Amino acid sequence: MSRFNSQTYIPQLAIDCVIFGYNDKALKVLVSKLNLKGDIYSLPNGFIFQDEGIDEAAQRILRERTGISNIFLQHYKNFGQAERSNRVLLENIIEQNREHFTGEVNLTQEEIDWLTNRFISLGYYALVDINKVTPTKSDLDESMEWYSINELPNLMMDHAEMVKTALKSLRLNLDNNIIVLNLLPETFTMKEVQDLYETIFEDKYARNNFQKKILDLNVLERLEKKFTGAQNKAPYLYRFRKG
Amino acid sequence: MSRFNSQTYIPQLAIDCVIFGYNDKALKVLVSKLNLKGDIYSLPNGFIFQDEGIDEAAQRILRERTGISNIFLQHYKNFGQAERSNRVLLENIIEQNREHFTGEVNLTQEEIDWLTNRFISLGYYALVDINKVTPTKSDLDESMEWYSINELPNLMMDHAEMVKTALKSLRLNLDNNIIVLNLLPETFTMKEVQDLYETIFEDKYARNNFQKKILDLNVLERLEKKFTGAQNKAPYLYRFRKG
DNA sequence: ACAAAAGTGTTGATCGTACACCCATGT
DNA sequence: ACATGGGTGTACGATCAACACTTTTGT
Repeated sequence: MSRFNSQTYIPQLAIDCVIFGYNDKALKVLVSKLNLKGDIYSLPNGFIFQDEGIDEAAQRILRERTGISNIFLQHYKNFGQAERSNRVLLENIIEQNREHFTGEVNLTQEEIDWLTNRFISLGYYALVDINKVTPTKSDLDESMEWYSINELPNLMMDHAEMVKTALKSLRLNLDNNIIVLNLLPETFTMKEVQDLYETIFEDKYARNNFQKKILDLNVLERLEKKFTGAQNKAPYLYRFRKG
Repeated sequence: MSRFNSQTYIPQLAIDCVIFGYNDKALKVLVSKLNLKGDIYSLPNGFIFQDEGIDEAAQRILRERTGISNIFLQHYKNFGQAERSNRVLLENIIEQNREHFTGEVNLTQEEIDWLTNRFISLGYYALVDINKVTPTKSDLDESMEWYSINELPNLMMDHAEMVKTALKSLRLNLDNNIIVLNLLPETFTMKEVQDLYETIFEDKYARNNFQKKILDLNVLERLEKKFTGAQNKAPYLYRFRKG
């Protein structure tokens, strides 16, 4: 079965996803280490089937890598400079992995040509509840793991720039939305929301004013208190209001 | 010379441009009428050369159609539903224009196949000083003209939606920027700026507060007065501050 | 009783809007 | 002088940040 060709996929067009998660007061990004010599790290990506919409393709790629559906997803930028190609990178990799490609991975020369062409990439970012995700390798991946955004490995091609740009775009979007709650579990305390904002913006906010601002958005409903065993007043739990 | 093929252009990928201009207190969009039977109207568009960046391609397309360079240009959305294709439209057109295609336009069957494939379109909008533009037809156009945004003809495919979305995106961008001054000539009065804003947002603003708001942005410099011959105080001219 | 952290209230500054007034221009 | 429209200043109200205070929890 030939996987990479223009009958199956739209040629020269890729989707690269910056998948944001959050725990331990750190913003995380899902990154794969390719199943190749040379420590190649990449954002989760894929191609668009000929009979598939671009947003659907992004959702499918995310589903394949995280196991969850209906993910919050946002296109933020296209990456399409003329020089943007895997060719040099992949030619080096192929040199070092010749037996691997023709053996286990089993790529034909046609497929290699297809893959090393110039590509234009549609940049999406996604926000997920990290606890619901099961990071899932493709057969080209050696690993698929969360990395703190401040401790990312060296990413291939322009993927580091993609993470940067996606974060900027996320911050802009947050000014008027509360999409960021997609990063939290079903229920959460106000302090958790605040920690999340402070992590994303790398800033500190006044506790009382922050609470007021968020509650004034009228999107949260207050549930029972959460008794943590700590010797202080028990915080309320909140969740997204449905309708 | 075969024009439309995958050696020259990136296949299945197009750029559609919403080119905004402004005069007579109306927002205008540049639209072409295709040189075909059936009154087909289209946004200016084009394809991306294999050795050309996407933003450069958009600039080139704009230059070809307007005669000016260094245009303010903004990508605002991709259009990539699975069903997005010229096929049905073009097959009808070809039926009605068979002799035209094989004659004057001289498209080969390969080119027709290439053009009727499913396409993903990168949506850009541009802001131009309408006085500097020389609308320029390609050989596929019968005309290339400005239409008031409220009096657009029926546009082909999803081009009407593109105009709508581009306008929304323009409004959002204006909240924090003054890019809209790209629509005005070199020098202008405060009233002209206000008229422009009111046209774009379809709203009215208080004269004095509007002036204060714009001047507080610290991007304009005041020039001499403009004596119009009207029996009232002469307004100042302004222009973008350089540095 | 006390420490720690959550919840609420109050004040002061800042910003946008509404109103009022003055100024220049040509008939 | 006067009508017309441009420019500027002031006052009010809403919004946001800083400070203070009260409440709850477990030791």
